[in-house]
Amino acid sequence: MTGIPPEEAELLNRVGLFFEMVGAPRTMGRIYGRLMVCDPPEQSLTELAEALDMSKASISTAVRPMQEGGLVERLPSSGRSHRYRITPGGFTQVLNVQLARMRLGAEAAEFGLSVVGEDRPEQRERLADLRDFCEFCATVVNDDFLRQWDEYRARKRSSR
Amino acid sequence: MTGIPPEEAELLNRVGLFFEMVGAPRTMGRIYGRLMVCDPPEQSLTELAEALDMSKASISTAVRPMQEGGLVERLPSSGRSHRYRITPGGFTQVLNVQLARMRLGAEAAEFGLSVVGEDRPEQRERLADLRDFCEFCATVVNDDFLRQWDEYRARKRSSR
DNA sequence: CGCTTCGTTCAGTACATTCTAAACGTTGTG
DNA sequence: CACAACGTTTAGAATGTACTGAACGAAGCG
Repeated sequence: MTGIPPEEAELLNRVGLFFEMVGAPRTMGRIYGRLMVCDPPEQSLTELAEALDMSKASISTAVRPMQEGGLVERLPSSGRSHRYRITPGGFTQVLNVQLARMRLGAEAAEFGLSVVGEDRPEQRERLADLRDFCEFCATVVNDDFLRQWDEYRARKRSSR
Repeated sequence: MTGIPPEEAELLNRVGLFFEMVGAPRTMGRIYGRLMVCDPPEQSLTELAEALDMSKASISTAVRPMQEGGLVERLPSSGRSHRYRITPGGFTQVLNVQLARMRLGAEAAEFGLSVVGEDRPEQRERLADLRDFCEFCATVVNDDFLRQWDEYRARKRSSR
């Protein structure tokens, strides 16, 4: 803890809570929060560990999924230290992860339809409803939603 | 466990896993799976507990959030037993809950913007990005997405 | 009015997750 | 070539969550 002002501490905790609410570890949120406000925007693992007053192990294990998920990116660096920074507009990757989970629901419902006989239309109706919803999320969102987000973002950015 | 066939057991486990992946307890998924395929579609707490081979306590505690979230509904019943069934098309409620979480992210970013001075445009850029994304999810989705889902669902249902 | 049935609540337990500390491998550096 | 710095991995501890069993309150039924 190298003198993080209390306002930044609150920001980190808020982003951490947000990450927790969407199913990610709190540490990821704290890292992401730190990377949003730090200067310079690129930070090494030990810098993050020191700033967040956490062990390097926690940072190391938390950063890898974030990198694989496209939330942060590792910059080519000369020395032995890794430099991480936020991937601009990397939230879209988060959406993709969330939507991939929807396929599980679609598959479950599909399995149910393969098991429940044709002579039980009510049950099939409910299963089909679940399948349709999950498919809708996984496909339509992937097509339309991400495009709308890009437009929305571009509009916002141009008005700043 | 009153003779649930293995196919239904697998269905319950699949739906349970799906619920887990989106942040809900597995028990909720098992209950939802059971309510999709059971006959009659209305079930009491003790019936569910017996069918799922779980304690009534688990069912009781799991059902209340589902009811409050609009995923299942309680029917008016004459006797002392509560009758639960799936709310037709109740998934939209799930979306609303997920989107409510996005407001946390928007608020966190907004707080960050109120703290980071105007003299740090890079940091403000990153914070604004998070805010815009969360707001986009919370608003645009609520407007367009739910409408599209209704249309998608109606189309699917008419083609069955 | 006892008795039974149904659902709820509470205390305790089992489980999974997340963090830390310490040991390790690797890579620059004097 | 010894040393130091950085990141990774593993084992262990702490925390939080989910489930069960038992006690309880309420509501029909004899």
